[in-house]
Amino acid sequence: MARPRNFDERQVLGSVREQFWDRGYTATSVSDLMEVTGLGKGSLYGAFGDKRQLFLRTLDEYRAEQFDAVRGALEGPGTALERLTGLLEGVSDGYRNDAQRRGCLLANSTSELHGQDPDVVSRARSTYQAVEDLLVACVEEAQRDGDLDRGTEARELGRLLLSVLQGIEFLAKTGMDGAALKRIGNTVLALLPRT
Amino acid sequence: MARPRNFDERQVLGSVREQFWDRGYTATSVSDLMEVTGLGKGSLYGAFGDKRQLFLRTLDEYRAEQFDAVRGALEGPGTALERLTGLLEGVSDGYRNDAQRRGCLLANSTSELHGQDPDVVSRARSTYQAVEDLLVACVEEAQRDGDLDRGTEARELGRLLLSVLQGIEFLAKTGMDGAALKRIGNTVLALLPRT
DNA sequence: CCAATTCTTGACTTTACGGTCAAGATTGCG
DNA sequence: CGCAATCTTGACCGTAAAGTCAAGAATTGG
Repeated sequence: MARPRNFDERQVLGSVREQFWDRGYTATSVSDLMEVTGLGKGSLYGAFGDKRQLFLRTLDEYRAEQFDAVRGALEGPGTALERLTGLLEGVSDGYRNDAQRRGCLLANSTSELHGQDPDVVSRARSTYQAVEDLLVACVEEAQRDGDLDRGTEARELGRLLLSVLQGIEFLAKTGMDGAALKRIGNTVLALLPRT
Repeated sequence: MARPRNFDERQVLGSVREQFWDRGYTATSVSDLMEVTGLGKGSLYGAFGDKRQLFLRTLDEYRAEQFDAVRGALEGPGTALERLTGLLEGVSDGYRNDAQRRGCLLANSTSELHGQDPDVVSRARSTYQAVEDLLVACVEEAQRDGDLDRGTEARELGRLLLSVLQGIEFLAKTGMDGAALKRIGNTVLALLPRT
């Protein structure tokens, strides 16, 4: 018994995400968000709160999706080593094939806001910690499989892989050649200590 | 035969750099720059042009300094492998020991502006390309020294090291534990293929 | 059909932004 | 000294920012 909403929330959040992804948080104005969603100011504020709340919601959905994608890749079929290979290739393919080279929304947001918004930093920290843990678990499994040597701690290898993933993400934004980006992933994988 | 400037240009540029480093480009206002430099608006515009010009100048000085520091580390005394080790340690120490975890000004600027300012991207690209080339040259030297195996292309190893450096820079901004950051550098070094 | 409830619209307020400029201050040179 | 040249100061301008809110529109239950 009330007027129903005139928009699809998921669709609106999708447009908002694209806008923040393209421009970053600070450079995105509420007018931009109105334009891109087709919503009036009052609807936007009424449904999602202010600009920062909307941004954080967008960011939370994004990082949840990204985390799920990583988990899917690392807990999927195939041997642990194959899954690590698949993840590295998938991630670098994603970044290098994006014509705009926008990188990762969470990484961009962290770089932009780490000095101003502790809530963004804590979200970044917990997300990357979780990804690290997935990587470590997969390395451990590859070690148990006898594909990787146990001489180097799984934790250290997992962190190195995380670091390389983030390095690739960044270098993609600098416009590094796509083939070179891909080979970076191949190179770490080739250097992982085999049995 | 004219009124002399009332400020030290280098000092002003230093304050401006700190401000852009703390807040980023968009979130820094001209008022912030006035406050932090002590200059009036007219002086700022008269001496350095508009906000963007001032930013680009700041950025150019920064990346020149950073490049020189890398070159110094990679062309200094010691064996090539020792110099690579020193660079990795120096960089990760720099990032992890910064209480504010501000990361690298050039990397922050690239992440913030890559979708909006091609001039920033091209500056980033050329700087990282130059650093990559230094790394590759040092790897080649270590291979000639017989410290590193020739089985993996120096170019690939150099790019991997660049990627790890940028990964460490980023993870420092996420608040990753300092000891963990340091070990990432140690781990890549340990995995480089020895003879 | 009416009432209660929620949503939409867009005008409005306040503040801050980047940038310009005229007026006055400070210098060296002649 | 006084004039030309440069620098400083701060008022000013137009624009755009984030956020509020009152008035009207759409819906369902009674």
